[in-house]
Amino acid sequence: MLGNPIRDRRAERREATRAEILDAAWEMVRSEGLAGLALRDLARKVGMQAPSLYSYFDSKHAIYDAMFAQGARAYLERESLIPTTGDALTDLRAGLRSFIGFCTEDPARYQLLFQRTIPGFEPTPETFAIAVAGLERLKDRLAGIGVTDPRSVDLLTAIGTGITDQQISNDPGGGRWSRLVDDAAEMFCNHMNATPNPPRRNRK
Amino acid sequence: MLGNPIRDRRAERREATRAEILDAAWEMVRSEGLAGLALRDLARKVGMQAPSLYSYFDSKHAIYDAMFAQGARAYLERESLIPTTGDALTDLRAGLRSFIGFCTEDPARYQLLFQRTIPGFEPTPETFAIAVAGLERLKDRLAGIGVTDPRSVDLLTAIGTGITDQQISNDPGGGRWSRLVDDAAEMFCNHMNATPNPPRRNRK
DNA sequence: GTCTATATTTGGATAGAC
DNA sequence: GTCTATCCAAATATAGAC
Repeated sequence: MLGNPIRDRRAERREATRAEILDAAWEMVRSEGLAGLALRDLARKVGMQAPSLYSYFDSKHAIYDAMFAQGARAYLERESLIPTTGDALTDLRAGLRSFIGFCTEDPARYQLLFQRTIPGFEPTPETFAIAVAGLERLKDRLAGIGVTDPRSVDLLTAIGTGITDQQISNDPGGGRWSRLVDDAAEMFCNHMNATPNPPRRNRK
Repeated sequence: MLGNPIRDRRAERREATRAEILDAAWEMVRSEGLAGLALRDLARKVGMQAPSLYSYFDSKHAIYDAMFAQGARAYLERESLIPTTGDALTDLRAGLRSFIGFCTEDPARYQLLFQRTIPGFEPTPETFAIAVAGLERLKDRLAGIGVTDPRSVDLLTAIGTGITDQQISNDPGGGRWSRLVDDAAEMFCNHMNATPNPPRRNRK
């Protein structure tokens, strides 16, 4: 396989420029906050005038959408890199650690993917599907460890986002909450073992 | 005590108008989102033109600040209403329930108080002190139950905000996560009992 | 204290020449 | 595809009359 004899160089260049714009946009939201993304400044950053951006994206929301897709793909990839051993505690730890690491290493991305903070923005269905696939994979992984009760899944996601949230908003760049990851995994694991799968009512 | 013989009716009226403005502002942020507060609309809502607001507040941030103060006072009050029995599990449940209820019953207030989402806004020191007092009271209450290890306190706040966050952003108005409150309290309580106070290193 | 009028800024988006 | 020029809208804030 030698590649197509005729490459669409124009499309390639266009794609490269789109990527460059998105990279610059990520830089901006990381330093200015998600809402602080201004097309003028973004254009300047890649050596253009603002209207030129419209050759590459239909609107500002289209840029957010493309960023969302990149973020969701990154999550999907990260999720599939999590090692599994079959031991519940070990795997829970690894999973939580991965999730919290992914979120705290780029708070702007976390905000874009997991919180609803941009006024009129919602990802397109195609883009959102990527995120759904990521959560699906998470659920599968949990099921492999024996976490099948939806309530337990919900509790675990709450723990993950809770640590993440506190870390980001009260100790940005630090590790005060991230460090609790192993404790949290252990706590959740014990809880799981104490309350077997089909959730019983009236347990005291 | 018959009250001051000379009341400052002018100051009273002014204070009443300020309160009216703040009430209207709360209504707006609840329906439009925190960032959606527009002075024009706010003024209309209380039967004024926008510039007239400046007779009552120096700036938009001053309005946010006053709202923050109200929210923090409400939290403080709520915190002191939490019944304590001395039984750790019972009291943890009540506390978590109260916190999550407080947050989910008014997501805009939660966003204002506990997340940093308004671009340039930070509460003034005097206002922030109210919030600090609330958290101080929370810490005292936990200490009364035996939760003194700072890591445990952090873990517990993470659980509380995690449930809150998931509830607000993924099931607004519902109870999918709020309902996990008792489970969470039990889980945390067991964890606490399993790991006595001075946190041991190298526990497996 | 409230109004009208206006300044100022900012940002997204479009038209049309080149 | 990129630019200049421009439009339009929204929003905070100020000046000054009444």
